[in-house]
Amino acid sequence: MNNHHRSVKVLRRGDLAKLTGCNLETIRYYENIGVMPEPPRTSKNYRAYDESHVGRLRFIMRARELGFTLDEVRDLLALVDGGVQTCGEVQGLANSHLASVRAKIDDLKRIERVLSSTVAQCTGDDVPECPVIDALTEVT
Amino acid sequence: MNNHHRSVKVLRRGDLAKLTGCNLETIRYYENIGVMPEPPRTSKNYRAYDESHVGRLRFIMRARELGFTLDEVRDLLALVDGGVQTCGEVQGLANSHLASVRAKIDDLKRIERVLSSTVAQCTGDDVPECPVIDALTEVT
DNA sequence: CTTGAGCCTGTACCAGCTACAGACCCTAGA
DNA sequence: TCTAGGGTCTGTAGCTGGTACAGGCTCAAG
Repeated sequence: MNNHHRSVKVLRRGDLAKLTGCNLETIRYYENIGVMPEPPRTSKNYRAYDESHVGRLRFIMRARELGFTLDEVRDLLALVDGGVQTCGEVQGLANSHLASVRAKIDDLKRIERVLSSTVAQCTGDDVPECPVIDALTEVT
Repeated sequence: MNNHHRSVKVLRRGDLAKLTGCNLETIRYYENIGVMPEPPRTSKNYRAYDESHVGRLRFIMRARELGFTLDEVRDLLALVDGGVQTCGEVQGLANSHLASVRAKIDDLKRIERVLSSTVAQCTGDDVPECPVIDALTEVT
């Protein structure tokens, strides 16, 4: 029992993965592309993480869940790391992301409309005539 | 004027691209992955397309516009090429695709809800406190 | 002392393209 | 006739956001 100083405990990559639910390899990937910092290493070259890395990774994962691209995540982190980020700046990033999310929803809704109205015309029978195929082969 | 027989005219890759609006390189890509057939070649090894290739490529592009993956496109083409496809089979593919489109819409709508309600709480001011950052750093 | 688990690195793979290098080929203009 | 410019050919690399695996260390338990 050599870590009687509570603060000495380090986390290895697998620990970080388990704590956050992140895939093991993804952690290394995030380090490679520069959204996770390079952690200190043990004498045996193992990555030595601490609580701050847990927070960082959770931040990244939440942002990803909200559909932010890794580029956008980088921007958010740059603001946070700068220490002087303002609500206005963050709001700007979030709003432009929101716009692209809405654009994607609109695209998919358009697809959904076309597709569902076409499929609705299908007889579903064992016949070769099919409104879906007709729509795809249309000689407009 | 040696193609007085109207049917002799062939299309080169660039012609096909222009006629369909497809990117030049994408045509070759579609051939490589087997959704476009390998066309005959001229004596100088140029791809020689005809009207049937235009139809095929348009079919693929329409299916892609409707969000079908290239794997799904392959399935659709296999049915069509089989010559004996039935409306029921096509309907099956279209319906399962429709389900995945709807799932994506739901995902994005969930993201949109969270994001817009969070951003709505922003003051947008020059202050460091920001509800978006709070949501991302939450210590739940 | 061995065996298994964990970690390290680099690399390849997925979709769905896009783009570029380095060879050819062909046509129009000077 | 020469040349400049387009087109085409091939293979290959790049993009995003990961995932996975090989081959080599290290470490702890049995």
